[in-house]
Amino acid sequence: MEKRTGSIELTGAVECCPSVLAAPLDLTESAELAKGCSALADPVRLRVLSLLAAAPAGEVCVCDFVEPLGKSQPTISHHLKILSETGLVQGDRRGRWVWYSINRQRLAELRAAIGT
Amino acid sequence: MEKRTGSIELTGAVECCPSVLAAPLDLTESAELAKGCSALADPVRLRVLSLLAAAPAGEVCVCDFVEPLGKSQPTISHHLKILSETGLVQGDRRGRWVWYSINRQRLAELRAAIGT
DNA sequence: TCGATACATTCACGAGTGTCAATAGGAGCG
DNA sequence: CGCTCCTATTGACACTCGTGAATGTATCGA
Repeated sequence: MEKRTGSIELTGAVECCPSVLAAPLDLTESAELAKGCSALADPVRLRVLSLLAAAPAGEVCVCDFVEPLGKSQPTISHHLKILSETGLVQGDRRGRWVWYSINRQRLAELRAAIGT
Repeated sequence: MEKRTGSIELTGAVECCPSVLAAPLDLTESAELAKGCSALADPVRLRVLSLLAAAPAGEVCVCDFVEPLGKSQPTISHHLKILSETGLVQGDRRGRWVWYSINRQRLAELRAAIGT
């Protein structure tokens, strides 16, 4: 069958990050974006983000996730680590507690990569 | 099997989908959104979407995915089914071929749910 | 009707993921 | 120091997921 040789003209602004809708993603781009989406592909992690976004001070202590989410403390730590490694949240240790906050810019980057 | 429901007719632009940043997600909302993100959490599926978005006619035949993606035909069908069940793509059979197209509105809904 | 083509489904396997009990690491307090 | 509290890590388990060979289904041409 014929191969499509048509090149896509996107003589527009150069995006900061590759978008699904902009041009065909190569192996590296798709793998990276998939990793970002994987971080969002879990109910617990999504609720963690929404709790962080709704927190008055913009941050939530780890122990304050356990009861609302109904998961064990190690499980919460596990999810926070994944979100942290993806850059979606960051933790700040203050004494015995660790306060996590959301990284809205990183979230916006992911959102832009999906559609822009 | 069609999953697009629209069972609840919402007159007006009432909150089409809950956003992570709007209010704390409940169990149902987070599970549903996580499912949507899971559909995007794979390099092959992301490349399928980007190929569809870049296609001149807006649609791509199944057989035309196999070579550019470097995956077997059953694997491509598998991913297309997942994308289809999530409403992100739709297939149209014409003779022996099935042409898939992207559902940009569904993708926009997912994007909006991630960040408003 | 028969064979060829295009796509979907089944099946099995290896890899990855979410979960929690147990444990380790760190920080404050007596 | 010894103790307690909070968080992170480890280990083990069940479960899901991506993959392709083999097979089934559907359509078209001869």
